[in-house]
Amino acid sequence: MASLADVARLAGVSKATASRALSGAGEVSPSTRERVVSAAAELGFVASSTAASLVTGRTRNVGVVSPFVSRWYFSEVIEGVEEALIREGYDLTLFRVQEDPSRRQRVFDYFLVRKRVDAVITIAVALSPDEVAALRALGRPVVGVGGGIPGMSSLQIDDVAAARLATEHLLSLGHRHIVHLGGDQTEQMDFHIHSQRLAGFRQALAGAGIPPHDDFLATPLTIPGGFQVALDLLGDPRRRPTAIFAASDEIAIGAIMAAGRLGIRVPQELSVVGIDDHELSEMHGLTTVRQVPREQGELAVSLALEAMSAPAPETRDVALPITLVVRSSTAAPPERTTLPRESHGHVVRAGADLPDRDA
Amino acid sequence: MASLADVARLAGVSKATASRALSGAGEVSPSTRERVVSAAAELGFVASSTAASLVTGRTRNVGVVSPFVSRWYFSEVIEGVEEALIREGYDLTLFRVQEDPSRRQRVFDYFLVRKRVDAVITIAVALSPDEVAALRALGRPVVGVGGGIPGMSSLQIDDVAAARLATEHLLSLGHRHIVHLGGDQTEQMDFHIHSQRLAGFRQALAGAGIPPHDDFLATPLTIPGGFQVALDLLGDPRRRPTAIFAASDEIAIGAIMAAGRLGIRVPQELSVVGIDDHELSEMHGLTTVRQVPREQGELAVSLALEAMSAPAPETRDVALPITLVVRSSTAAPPERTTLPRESHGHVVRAGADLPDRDA
DNA sequence: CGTCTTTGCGGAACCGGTTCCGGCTCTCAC
DNA sequence: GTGAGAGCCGGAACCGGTTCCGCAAAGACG
Repeated sequence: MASLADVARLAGVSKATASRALSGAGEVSPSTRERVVSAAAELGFVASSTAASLVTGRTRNVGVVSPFVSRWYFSEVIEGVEEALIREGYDLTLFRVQEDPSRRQRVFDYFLVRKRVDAVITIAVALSPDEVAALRALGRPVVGVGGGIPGMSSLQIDDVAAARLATEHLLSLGHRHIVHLGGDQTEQMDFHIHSQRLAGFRQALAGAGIPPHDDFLATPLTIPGGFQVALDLLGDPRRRPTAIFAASDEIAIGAIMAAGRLGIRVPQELSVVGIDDHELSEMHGLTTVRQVPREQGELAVSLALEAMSAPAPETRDVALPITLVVRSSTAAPPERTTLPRESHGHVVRAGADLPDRDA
Repeated sequence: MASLADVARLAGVSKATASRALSGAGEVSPSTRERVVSAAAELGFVASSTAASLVTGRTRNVGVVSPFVSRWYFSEVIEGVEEALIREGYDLTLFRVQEDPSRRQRVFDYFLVRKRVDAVITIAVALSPDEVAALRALGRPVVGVGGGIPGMSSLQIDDVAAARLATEHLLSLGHRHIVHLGGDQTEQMDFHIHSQRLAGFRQALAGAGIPPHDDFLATPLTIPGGFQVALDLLGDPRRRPTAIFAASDEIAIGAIMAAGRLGIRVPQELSVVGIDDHELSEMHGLTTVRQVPREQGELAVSLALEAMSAPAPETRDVALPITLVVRSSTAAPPERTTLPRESHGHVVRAGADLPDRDA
């Protein structure tokens, strides 16, 4: 393994000059730079980042803290972060934190502290006060995507607004009996997301003059989770709503599949709307509120890098844009249930028996 | 930030003794060890891994090279690797390699080389000879999961056997017209996987005396990919097989959804079998050949760590167990198509019009 | 032509640990 | 009583870069 000293010797200069020539910092004449560069190439020299980090204090490495890597939102953010980091010449060290408290503590008290990271990006992770304190104690930029950390930069959609947007879409179609399938504290994520989406949902209902009722079911944020809960809900005709607002597309897709299993037609008999614009949503024709986690990841890197070079530590809270994407999973409710209290009996609107949406 | 020198001073010993006391290596009397340890605790001392790496040459960090992080197989392996690594006190640095050749080169020539990793784990990634050479040049253990690297340790299922197992299941049910939906070179993965699964499929057909025919369709390894290709295939009654063998569960699930969209009943009119046991497979009732990528990741870490401490570099090739999981997506073919060449016309077996499998 | 400034470069300190080597003390055996 | 050996510890070199400081040569200017 060639070291800088070897390069310097071959080029006939000092280590100091060789370092300057290769890093581009400091004054070096073009001719000697050329000599050093070709010497480095000849020896296959690659600077030891370890040695560089030791003296500069910068590691060119950022830590990513996420509760999952396999779920859509998280893996998309991670891919975006990775993309942006490698472009900037940074490495990405992945820390998965789960419920297990001893493992969590290891991550926060041990791994992150070892001066190995220049910044930390957290992905929708619920942090205890101790963990927040540990993160602050690092003295490095921290940016939270999809769920912020008190007093640090964050980057997220307005979850209240997103939920309201989705719900208002259903309301504008005429739905009055809507159930929200969302996450709760048992999920290994920042629970603010769940409570804010629920709050937005209820705000929209209240705005439409719909009195509060039994309208929320805690649901695992996965397709099978949504499937199971929806199967239960939809299987009972008395509880069955005309529309479901799911807190994530995964839940929504599960609900669509449950409807299919039960022979309930979407959107004729049931409308479903989600949040995310998951990669499977288009195939399922799911109406949803789009966010682009991959871009969130890239943006998080920009924020982190910016904070690293900023003189004074300043935090920023960026609200990401959202858009409603209307597909074929939402439509006006069937007439018989539009005004359930008037009991139209089994009046079925003509033409409601159209072939499936693939037609 | 407290340094080792601060700890030593507080404990009234030399740096050398402090280091020995904290690392546990070397002779230190119990009483001084106690003094050093409590001094370290008092100062909140955490050893700089950067400094330690510089002198020892070990980083306690392993690199993971993967073409994707969002796809099921890959993210599961990554989670398994992360789990095992953190348990052993190692960090995980993630490198995503994609098609973009310049980015790939950066990863191999620059990032991995900077003496930052003690070992490398690659996940089903297709490597060029140059890239393999770069990896060998690291002089560190490399283990390939789901697709090996010539001359390095590997860890994978027997893809030929898995494909044969799946195909033979269909054959044993009486299927004679089976199409394979699989990946090809355009996928950003080790193409050996694709060609071996195809080979296993064809071996099984040949073993059953079925002459080679037009039986393979290149398919993106995703649910929407399988959906699209299957929609094409199944939409044409003359091409429609009685069974599909998909190279991955994602493709298989897409095919099941395509069948649903076309009103083709599974398994009565179409059997589908995949490989993986994806997290959605149970919900879809998919018959599949199970592999457990999370365990593969953990095992890869064991292999890598073992190779690191081994005196002589030795490579091992571990074949992982597979099991056929029979669910409700496979059944005997409908009679009318069992012997298509005899042209039974539109003979439909009585009772073939059963309600859906949810019944 | 002398002085002042700029440019280019080398020496050396330094980052924060680990580890080799050697010295001191104490014990034990002969 | 003395020599050997073990246990414990300190000094110092070292890993491989970066950067401060200062010197020398070259160019700018009156």
